[in-house]
Amino acid sequence: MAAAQTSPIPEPRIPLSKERVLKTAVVLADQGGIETLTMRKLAQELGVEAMSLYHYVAKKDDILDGIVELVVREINETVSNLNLSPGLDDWKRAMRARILAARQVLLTHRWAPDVLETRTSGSLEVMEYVDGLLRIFKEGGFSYDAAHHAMHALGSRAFGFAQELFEPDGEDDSERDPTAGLEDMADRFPHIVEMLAQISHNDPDSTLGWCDDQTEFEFGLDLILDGLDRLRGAR
Amino acid sequence: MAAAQTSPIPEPRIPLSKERVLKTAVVLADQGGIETLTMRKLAQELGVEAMSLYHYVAKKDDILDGIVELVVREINETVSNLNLSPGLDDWKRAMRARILAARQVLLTHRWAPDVLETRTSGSLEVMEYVDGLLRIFKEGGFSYDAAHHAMHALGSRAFGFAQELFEPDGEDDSERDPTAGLEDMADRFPHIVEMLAQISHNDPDSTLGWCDDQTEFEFGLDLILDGLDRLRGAR
DNA sequence: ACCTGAACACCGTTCAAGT
DNA sequence: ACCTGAACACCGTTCAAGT
Repeated sequence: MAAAQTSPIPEPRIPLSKERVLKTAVVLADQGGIETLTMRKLAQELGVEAMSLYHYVAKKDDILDGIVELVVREINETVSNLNLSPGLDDWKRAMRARILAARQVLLTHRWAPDVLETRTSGSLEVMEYVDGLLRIFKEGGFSYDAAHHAMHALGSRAFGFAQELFEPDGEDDSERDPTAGLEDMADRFPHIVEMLAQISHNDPDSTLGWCDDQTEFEFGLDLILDGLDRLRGAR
Repeated sequence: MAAAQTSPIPEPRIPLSKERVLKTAVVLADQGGIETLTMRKLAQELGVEAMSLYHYVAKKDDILDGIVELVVREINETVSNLNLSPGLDDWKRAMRARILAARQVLLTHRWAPDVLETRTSGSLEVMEYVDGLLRIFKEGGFSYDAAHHAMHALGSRAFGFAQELFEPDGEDDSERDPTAGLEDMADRFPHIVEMLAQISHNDPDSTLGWCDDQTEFEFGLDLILDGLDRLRGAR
């Protein structure tokens, strides 16, 4: 028993490393959201004191950079398996497939869009992803100048997400009538009330629970891609 | 002198009010960015202790809600002066003018887009703005169903801003060569390097310093509006 | 080289107390 | 009714110290 104290069950003391820190951070953010990712909680999850983390990272911002990098790497690995060789005429299909694949990855890391938006610097993984998009544009017949405008037009949609104006309700839809309390507002917001009355936001599969749903995302994406395709032809 | 102590120079003790708190918060955010807006700093600016604020506001989040509301009200006042009566055929011009006017207001409150995105609830001012957009769509010949899709496609662009993938450099452009250090990356990111080489990001008026510049914003906006106009015709 | 404990300078917020 | 002081429960981070 005393011996057990000095050479006990190995106590799987995996050494800390930047990679282990970052991967744990991703798991934590996936589980509890990015706001629950604190240096103290992260350290605790790793069985260590908060200050130990500063041996692998200079500041918390480095961790945010790092976890975004991990996610974008995951995106890059995913899209590299798509094996698309875009010809002149199906650049749109290739672009669409790439962006929707990126979106699927982001849907497993719901904090990622918000954090990605706060990272000003283009990391290596981000550059690699963008380079792949540019390749599709170029092989699709776009000039680099046109491709540049196109990237701006896509904005965050290039990564598979779009900022919505309203959140997707959050609470149980079952409990809430979308038109509740709007009768009294009918004179102030007649068009909103009328729109809600007509469509009632009732697509049965509109419960992705993220900031936009798949159908609307694809609608906006196709609108932009079609527009770009038309510009390409005009040149 | 002793009298001056008991009934001194009026000491313009403007009473606190929710409106004064919010307006001061906007000024503070305009000056130092949203991250410098703390309850303690805001109270200090008002010549009061931090805890006094909780008589006008239940939590800091209410302040964020409130200052967004003030900004969107400013937008609504601005666009209501546009005096557009969109006909069937220039709905696009009306929409464009409205959105670009909103953008001008947001450019004076650079923190606003980020905060706006975090507000999940559609406030009254936001609803009023959206209702105005829906009116333009409707009078332009869109069904409410089409207008609903259109709003999703616009996303944050409806308010005049778009999330960019990279920040606009930040530092002095004069000190930085956009192609610096990219020669060694030419094999890893050939398309990015080539694109930068060709366009060098050198539009002389691309220094708006916000998350996107005016030309690119309008390009993306027109792309979407043109696409929507085409859909409208197809219906 | 790697990890820690105590401390600092901040947060938002609660609570009981002052006028 | 309005404002305050002290305190609490958190942050990220510095620093000197342990092994």
